[in-house]
Amino acid sequence: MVGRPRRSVYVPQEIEPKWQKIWAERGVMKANDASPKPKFYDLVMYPYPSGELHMGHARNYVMGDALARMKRMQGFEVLHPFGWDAFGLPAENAAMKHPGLHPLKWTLDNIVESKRDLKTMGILYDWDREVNSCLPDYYRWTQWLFLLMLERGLAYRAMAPVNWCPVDKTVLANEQVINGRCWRHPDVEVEKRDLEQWFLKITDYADRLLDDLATLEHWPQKVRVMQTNWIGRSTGAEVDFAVDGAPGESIRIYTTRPDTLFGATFMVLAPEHPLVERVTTDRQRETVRKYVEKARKETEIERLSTEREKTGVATGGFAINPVNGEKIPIWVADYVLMTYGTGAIMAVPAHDERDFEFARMHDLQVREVIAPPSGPQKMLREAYVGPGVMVNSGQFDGLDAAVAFDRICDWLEQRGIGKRSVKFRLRDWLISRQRYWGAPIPVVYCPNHGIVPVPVDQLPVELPPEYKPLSENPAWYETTCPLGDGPARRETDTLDTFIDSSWYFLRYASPHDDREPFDSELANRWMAVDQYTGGVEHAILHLLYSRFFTKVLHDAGMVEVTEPFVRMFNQGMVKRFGQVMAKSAGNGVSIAQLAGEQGADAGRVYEMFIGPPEEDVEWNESGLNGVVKFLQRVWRLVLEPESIVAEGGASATDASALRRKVAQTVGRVTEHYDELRFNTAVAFLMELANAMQDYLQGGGARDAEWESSVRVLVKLLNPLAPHVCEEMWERLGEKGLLADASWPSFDAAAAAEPKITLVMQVAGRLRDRAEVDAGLSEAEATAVALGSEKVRAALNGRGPSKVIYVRDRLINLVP
RNA sequence: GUCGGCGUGGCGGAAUGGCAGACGCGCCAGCCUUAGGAGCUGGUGCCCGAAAGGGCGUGGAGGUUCAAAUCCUCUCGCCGACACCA
Repeated sequence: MVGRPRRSVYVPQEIEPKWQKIWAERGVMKANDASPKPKFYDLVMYPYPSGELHMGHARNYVMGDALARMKRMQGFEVLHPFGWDAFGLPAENAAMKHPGLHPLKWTLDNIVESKRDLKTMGILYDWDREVNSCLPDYYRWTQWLFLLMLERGLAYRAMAPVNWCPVDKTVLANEQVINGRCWRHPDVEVEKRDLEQWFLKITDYADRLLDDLATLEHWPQKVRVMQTNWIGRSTGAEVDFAVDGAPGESIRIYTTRPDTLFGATFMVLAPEHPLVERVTTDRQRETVRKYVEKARKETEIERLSTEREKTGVATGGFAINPVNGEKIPIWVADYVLMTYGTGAIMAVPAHDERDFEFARMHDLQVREVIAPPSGPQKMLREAYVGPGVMVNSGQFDGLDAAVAFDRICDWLEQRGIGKRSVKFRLRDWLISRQRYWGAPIPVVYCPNHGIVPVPVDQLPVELPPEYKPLSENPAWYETTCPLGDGPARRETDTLDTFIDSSWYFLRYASPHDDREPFDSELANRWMAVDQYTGGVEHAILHLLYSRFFTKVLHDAGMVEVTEPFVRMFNQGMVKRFGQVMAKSAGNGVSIAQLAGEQGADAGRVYEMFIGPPEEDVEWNESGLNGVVKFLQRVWRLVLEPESIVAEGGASATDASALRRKVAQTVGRVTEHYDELRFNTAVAFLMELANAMQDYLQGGGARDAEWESSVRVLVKLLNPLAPHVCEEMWERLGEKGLLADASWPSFDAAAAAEPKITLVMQVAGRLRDRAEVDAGLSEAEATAVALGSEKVRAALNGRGPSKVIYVRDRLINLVP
């Protein structure tokens, strides 16, 4: 095919800055609070401002942008905001490394760079709504929300053994400790320290946080399972065991298996349990004291290792099993945790793996009380935890264990020695951090009035300008009590940065409100977030905390929704040379360089085409070149169709076939964009471009229908490659921005195929195919199949005894 | 250890009960030529065959079904989460 001289060439470096400027000038992604259109809140997780961005960062932003652009074209009023999770340690680390560099300057400089790169990628946000969690006009309201928690009895101060990261020199929430190590330093073990700290009572909301997970049907199953396990609700009973020889003294235990009460052959207290001292006999005192001391010294890692053999010592004391009056020995062992349940257990070695192991090791009695369906066992080789029938259990013998569970609970409750109980693995959220670069906790300590909240009209409690620990800055922390004139001391701890991010999605509704954290009416207009996109690393921390905050704010009457995020999506990471793209790994593809070479549009389309959105993907240069070629081909089809000359040959020129292909592509691409399945959406667009090229090469006319097809192609590609599409739109002579054009509507009738390929099978094996009219009846299809020589040969004279016909797909003849 | 996900050509992947390998990369052959990292045409899972055609094929083994990459059971491998929570 001879190409005519090309009048125009696709030069992304020229058109991309041009359109970025125009979109900004015309405020394309500005959300109108008063719009009558249906709203669509499209949110990506606001990031820590790390400076220059690379294509590893870009993936979820492109997804969010593509969805926002399509939703706008579909007639939604789209809220697509952005902001910065700007408090945190990297800024302090940078400041420590470069004396004189203030965390604020470092942060603001990084924001400038990140923002520039986002714009280079053609990603549009309503920048008028930008939030920055480290600025006083934002953290003022973070502090206000802390005071709300305090007022509602959800914030409290307590002495507790807390997780201390020796590198960051601050405490950590339970959620920030992974395998006994700091979430930011996988090789640094967390230490236990006893400190007085602020907590939020997230456990008050444990039931609702768990129950409402069931309503989040558009969340990844994986995240829901992780949150369910993290909350960890269990149902059982608390039972009091009297201490032998100590009238009035009793040990309260928690068990999820009250049905095994008759099988309790010993008890175990956590080393920190307050009754350890009192039940220990003089003979055992020294042994127990040494054991408890050793347990205290051990790190979390050592204590929590399941590999380790179970250690423990006898106290010499005995307890009375309330169901049968038996005397059972009391042990101390560190496999029982003081922080869960009551810090004490009844041990039922026959039906609990851990108790079984411990009993084996210390030669303790094992008594079977649940017989498996196969009948009572002679010798237990391992704990039996399955269902069964009660044995050795007095009046409960013969009952199904599941029934006995309830009977025994009733029995305990009637006698006042026990009660049903629900426990959670979830602990309260420790929010104090011993850092500078965070929102100061807005309370003062007054010798006369104790803990005094800073009055809301005195917020924000601003950070002092000097970068040094708040606890070493008396000029800052020395203040006067708001309730009197006496001297008082400010709290010098700051709030966990996860507090900042637990409400930012509400701030976007009214980001400049200076009377309250957010305007309830506007928040109700925009909430809930219709699509929330971000990394799976926040599956527990950020998402659980945000759900908690939303419920508290709902209870306070500030917002209607009880769940913040309707649909959640976790995008996969971008790798290169086998490693996740990261500044530290030095394998990032620079956005500036990409835009200067292949163009931002090519980068956007490629990153969507590269693989399934939820999977990790490997960046690959030749794949990127394939996308560049695709964009050039579209350019030529749209703007230079006369350069594609008919060759005759095999290609079909059927205009109705092209019409159907266009209609089908509208349907498929729209659906796949909606489901964020961008990789397949790109494939469909490529198919359409191929079909359009075949049409021209086959001598198809460039008539009105062709012109309309071209415009559909440009519209469908626009969310992914907005610059080049906008340019083509203009060169096609269209008025107005493509960004504001309407999305093509799906015409099912136009997409319907009049002819289909009927697949003919004999006994489930493919034997022949035929082009037939769509909508054949079973009888007609059977006739077609029996008319096939190949089918008849396969049947070999055995008439079909059974016919399975799937309309417009296949017919299967079974001999 | 428990729970969850994944396993498909040379490569990225598509198909969620109905033609396995869409789309792209790569590769092979050819065309054109302004000689390019350009464009165009055709081919490209494996095996037998000159071809027509046939057989095999979605980590492995079994099962359900007229029909299985897809559902079920077992198993191997990789990845992720949780990990003494009574």
